[in-house]
Amino acid sequence: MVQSKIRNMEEFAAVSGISRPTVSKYFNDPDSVRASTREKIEAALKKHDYHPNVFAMNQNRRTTKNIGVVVPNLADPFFSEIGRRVELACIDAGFSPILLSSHGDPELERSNLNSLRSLKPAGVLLAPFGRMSDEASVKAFSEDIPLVLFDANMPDIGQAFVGTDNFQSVNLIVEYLCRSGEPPCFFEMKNPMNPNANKRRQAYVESMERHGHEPKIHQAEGEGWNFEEIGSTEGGRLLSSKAFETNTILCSNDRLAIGLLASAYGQGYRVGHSAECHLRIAGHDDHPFAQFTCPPLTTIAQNYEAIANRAVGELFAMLENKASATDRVETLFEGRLIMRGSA
Amino acid sequence: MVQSKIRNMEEFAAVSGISRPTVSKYFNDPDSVRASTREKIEAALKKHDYHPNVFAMNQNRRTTKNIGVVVPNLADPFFSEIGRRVELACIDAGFSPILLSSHGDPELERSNLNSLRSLKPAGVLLAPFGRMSDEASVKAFSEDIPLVLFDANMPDIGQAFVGTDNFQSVNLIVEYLCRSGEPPCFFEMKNPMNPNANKRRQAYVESMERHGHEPKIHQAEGEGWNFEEIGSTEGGRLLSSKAFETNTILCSNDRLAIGLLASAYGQGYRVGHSAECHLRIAGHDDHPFAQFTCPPLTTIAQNYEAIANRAVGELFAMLENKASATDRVETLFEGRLIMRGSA
DNA sequence: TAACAAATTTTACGCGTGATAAATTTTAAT
DNA sequence: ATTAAAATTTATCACGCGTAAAATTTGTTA
Repeated sequence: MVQSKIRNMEEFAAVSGISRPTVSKYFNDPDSVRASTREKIEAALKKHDYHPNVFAMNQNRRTTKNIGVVVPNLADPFFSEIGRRVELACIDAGFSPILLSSHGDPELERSNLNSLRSLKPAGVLLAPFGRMSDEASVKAFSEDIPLVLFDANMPDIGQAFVGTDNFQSVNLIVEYLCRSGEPPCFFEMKNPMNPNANKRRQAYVESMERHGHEPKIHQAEGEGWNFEEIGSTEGGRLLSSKAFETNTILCSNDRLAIGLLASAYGQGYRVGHSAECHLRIAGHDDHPFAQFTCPPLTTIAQNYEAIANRAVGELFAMLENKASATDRVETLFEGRLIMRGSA
Repeated sequence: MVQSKIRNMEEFAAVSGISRPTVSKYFNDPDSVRASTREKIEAALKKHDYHPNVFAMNQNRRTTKNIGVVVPNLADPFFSEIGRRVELACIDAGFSPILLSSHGDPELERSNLNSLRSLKPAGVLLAPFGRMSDEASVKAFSEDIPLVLFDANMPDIGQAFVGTDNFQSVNLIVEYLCRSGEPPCFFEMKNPMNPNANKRRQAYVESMERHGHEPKIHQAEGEGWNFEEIGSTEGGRLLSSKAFETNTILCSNDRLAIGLLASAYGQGYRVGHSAECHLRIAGHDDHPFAQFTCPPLTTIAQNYEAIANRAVGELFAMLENKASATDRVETLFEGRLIMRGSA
C-alpha cells in the first residue's frame, strides 16, 4: 500500500494505466472488462487503496447495488436470524444490504420504505406487518421498486412471496399431538398482528375437524409485541382457571409458548409427554431459545435458510430479466416437526 | 399534494419562491433561515412532495447526518435491544442511524467500519468485540471519525466509553448470594470473546475474598456465540460430575445461565432459593428472556436505556464542540439486582 | 429617517462519477 | 496476413447539490 493519496477515479485510472470510463465500467461490473484489464486494475487497487465515492457513484445511476431489507422487529430473534441470512446472501451476490427494523411500529415501516426510496435500491425484501401495514403505501412502493415479501403475505402486493406453509405445518403438529395423546387446544392472541396467525388458527380448525375432534380455541387479550408476557399472564390465567379442555396446548407461536411454559412451571404443572406429566405444550417457529426452555419445546421448525435464500433468489431473478413481468409467485416451504420434551 | 413532479432543488426553489442556495441551507439546518422563509418553504413542501437527492446532498458535504451503529451480533437480544434504543435516540436528534451487525465475526467488524467510512458519518457508536477486534483498525478509524464505544471497552480507543460497572454489579450479586445461602461458584467461558467477562471474573474473585470465601471458578470449553448451547452441554457435564463445590452458581452472563438452567432441569435438579431446592443459579445482564426461564432467573439488570442514551449523548456533545478535544470519558452505570426465583 | 447588520439572492463554479458517441486499438477467427 | 468483433480511449455532457463571493434586500436601531 503506497502513501500516494488517490483523490478520485481519474487519478486512480492514471496510476492503473487504464482510462477512466473503463475503470468506471469495472467497478460497475468487474466481468464487463477484459481479463488483462481487470488484472491491471486489481493490481493497482492493491497498491493504492482507492474506493469510488459512494455518493457520486449512485447519483447518476438510475438503480444502485443497494438492497433494502425491512423486518417488523429485530428484537424478535426470528427476524434477527432471518435478517442475518438475508444480509449475508445479498453480500455474497455483490450487493449492499441495508437492514431496517420497524421496531414493532407500522408507522416506522412506512417511514423505512420512504427512506429506502431515496436510496434508489435495486430491490427490497420486506417482511410486512400484514394487516397492520399501510397497504396503500406498500403497494405504491412495489410499483416503483422490485419488491419481494417474506414471512407475512399481502395479497397481490410485491412480485413474489416466500414463507412457510402454515396449513402443512400446523396439520403436521396437530396430527402428531393427536396420535400421541389428547387432541390439542389452541392458544393464540385475540388480535394477532400477523396474518400467519390467522392461517394457523384456520389450519388448526381444519386439521382438528379432519381428525374428528372439536377445535378448542383460547384467545389472549393484549396488544403489542410482548408475546412472552402475554403468554405468561393470560395463559397462566387460563391454566389456573382450568379453562383448557384437554391436557395439550398448541400455541400459535413459540414466544407465546415460552410464556405459557414459564407460567405452567410457576403453577407447579409438570410439562412433558411422559406418563407422569400433567400438561403438554407445543409451539410453532423453532425460536432460537425453544431448545433451552424447561422442558425443551416441541415445535415446528421453519426453514429459515430456505426462506431467506429463496426470497433473495426471487429478487435477483427479477432484477436480471426485468422485462419478463411474470406472474406473482408464492413459494411456501414445509415446516419440520421438532420433537422435544414438552409435548 | 400536487401532481407536478419536482425534479430537483432548482425547481422546488422556484415553486416555493425562494432561491436555491437558501433552500439548500434550509435542508441543511431549518433554523438557519429566516422564519418567514422557513414558512414559505414548508408550505411548498406540503404541496409538492420534494425530497433532496441524498447522494447529491452528501457528495460535497465533508460530513453527513449519518450515524453509524455497529454491534457484534444482532442475534443476541442484548444487542438488538440496545441497538434499538440507540437508533431511536439518533432519529430523535435528527440524524440517520445506520445499524450494522458484525454477525459474530471480527472480520466483519472491520469491514463494517470500512463501509461506514465511505458514508462519511458524522460519528459512530461501536460495541466492539474487545480483544477479538482489530485494535489497529479501530484506532485508525477513531482518528478520522468521532467514535464512542459502548458495552465493551478498548483502552484509549474512541473519545468515550459507556458501559456497566462490572465490579459494582458482580459484587452486588455475590453479596446477595452469600447472605442468602452458600457462596457462589463462578461459571464462565474459558475463552470469553468479551472483555466484560474478564472484569466479571476478576470482580467475582475480589468480592469472594472480601467476604472471606475462596473463589471457585469453572470454565467451559467452546468457541463462538452459542452461549446457551455451551452453558447447557459444558455446564451439564459439570453438574452431573458434581464439580461445583457449593449449591450456588453465578454465571458470567444470562445466556450461559439459560443453558445451564435447561441442563439442570433435564437432570432433575430443582433450581431455586426455597428450602426444598437443590441448586441456585444466577446470571448477569437481565436478558429479555431471563424472566421467562423456569424458574425465572435472578440476575443483574444492566441499564440499557441509560447506556444507550449516554452513548448517543456523548457522541452528540462531541459533534457540537469539536474544538474541545477533551479527555476521554468513561461512564459506568450501576447494575440493579433483580431477584427472581432461581437464586 | 438614516444607518447598519443580518439575511437573502445572484452568480458562478466545483464535486466525482455515469453515460454516450465516435475514433482507435486490441483480440480472435479466418 | 486479413478481417470482423470486441474492448478501450477520447471527448464531452449531465447529474443535483454544496459553497463561496458579491450584490441586494430586509429588519432593526439610533
